[in-house]
Amino acid sequence: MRMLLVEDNDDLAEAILDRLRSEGHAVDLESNGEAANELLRHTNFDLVILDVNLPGRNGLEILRSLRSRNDDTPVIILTARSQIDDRVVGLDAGADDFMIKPFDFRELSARCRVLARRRSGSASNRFEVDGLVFDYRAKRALVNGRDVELRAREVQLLEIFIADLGKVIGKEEVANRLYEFDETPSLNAVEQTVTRLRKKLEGSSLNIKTMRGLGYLAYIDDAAG
Amino acid sequence: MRMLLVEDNDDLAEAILDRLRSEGHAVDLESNGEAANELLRHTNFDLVILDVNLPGRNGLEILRSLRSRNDDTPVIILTARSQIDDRVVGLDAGADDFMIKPFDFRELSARCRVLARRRSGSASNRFEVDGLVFDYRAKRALVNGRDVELRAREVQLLEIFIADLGKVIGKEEVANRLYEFDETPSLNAVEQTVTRLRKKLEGSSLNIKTMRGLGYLAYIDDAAG
DNA sequence: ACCAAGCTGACAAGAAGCTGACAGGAAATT
DNA sequence: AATTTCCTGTCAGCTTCTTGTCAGCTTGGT
Repeated sequence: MRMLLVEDNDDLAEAILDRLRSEGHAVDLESNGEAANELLRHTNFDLVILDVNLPGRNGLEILRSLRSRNDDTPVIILTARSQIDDRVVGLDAGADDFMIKPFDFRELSARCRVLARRRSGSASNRFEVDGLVFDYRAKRALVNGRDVELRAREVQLLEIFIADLGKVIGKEEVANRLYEFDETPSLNAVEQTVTRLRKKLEGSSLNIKTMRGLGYLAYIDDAAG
Repeated sequence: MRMLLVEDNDDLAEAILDRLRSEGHAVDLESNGEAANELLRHTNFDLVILDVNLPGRNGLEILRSLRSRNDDTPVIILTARSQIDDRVVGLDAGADDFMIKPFDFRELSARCRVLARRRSGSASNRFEVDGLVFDYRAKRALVNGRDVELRAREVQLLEIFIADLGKVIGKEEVANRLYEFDETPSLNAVEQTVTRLRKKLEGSSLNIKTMRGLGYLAYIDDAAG
């Protein structure tokens, strides 16, 4: 998942980054509120983690601004204060979830998973179709009952395809969701990863079709299996 | 909203019921785990609030059972214990949210609103007329039920025509919308693409008429189809 | 009938995509 | 810290496919 962390406390930011990146997410960091607001105006993320107290612009303002643009990217709010009023205000401003500092990173991970899942329309912890079971939590795939070892990149890619099943995703967009800002590999890297993932999913009903000039389309092939 | 509250502590249940009902929700109460599980098997709710510690059957089991039936009704878990592990387990069991007793009812309300908001979304992603279905997401066209493979250029062109249905579009303008600045193919390229698209849409009620000297006019031909 | 505008079959350039081999570097192990 | 292993992005060569061009033909308006 491509995420944005907006947090001005360097130590905390560092710790969260480490954690999320180690779980295979592409996470960008922005410490200034105003800058974050601009960034969100021009870039799509799958999830935003937003501190309330920020230099430049208040986190809740950023959130409201986002929602007023009809952007429904999931947002988790972080706050140091534990007043319930603040929580309620945050949730009503359009936050999807809330965490009070200090918090446990495992819980943050879990909440990220929940939001990611909900986004892809599934409430369950696993994605299951004919010939393929994918466990989001364990990041493990069973293809026709066989345990298939997926590399980190392949897991990310599979999650992208599952989240946007039945939708054409441009190669550029895949790259955006796969890589952080400072990484800028060639689009050929995406092709390689697709090739590798395809090989591993061979025999399952999840098909990744190339739409020349448009991108890739993942779909369930009812015929196969 | 139609809600189910599963809670065996009568006092707490009463308080929550009061609160939610006062906000205009239709809330049912069930205090036994086994009974709640059965109820959920046969009845649809918009939201379920589920205590973990229950007589009859554990809340997490109920949740897992629900999810294993591919039921993605939003679920908020209530628990007295505050161990982070429990929260993580709950979220990964498929809960959408989590509240630790004792909690403030205003916050519960806010979280219900968030989940309700989530639910209502999703617009129509297809263009549908007699003899033609075009899926914007998958960029797939069905002409009289038959799957027609459109090339990238044809997809672009079709999207242009659909967007400006019933309006004459100059060939120049089509070219402008089809090509980037540095590409400057002859207008004959547009004609070719129109020809190819026309052939593929043959039999549908979407008609692309040539207006000599003016451009093209796409419209729905009620007679045909 | 004439001429401009448009259509379309054939074709070829080159764009887009695939994949085997490789290497730089990260991560794990000692 | 050194060593090994493993991951993944790059490169290059190759294949496949798309689409713009061309040329000749058709159509329609005056």
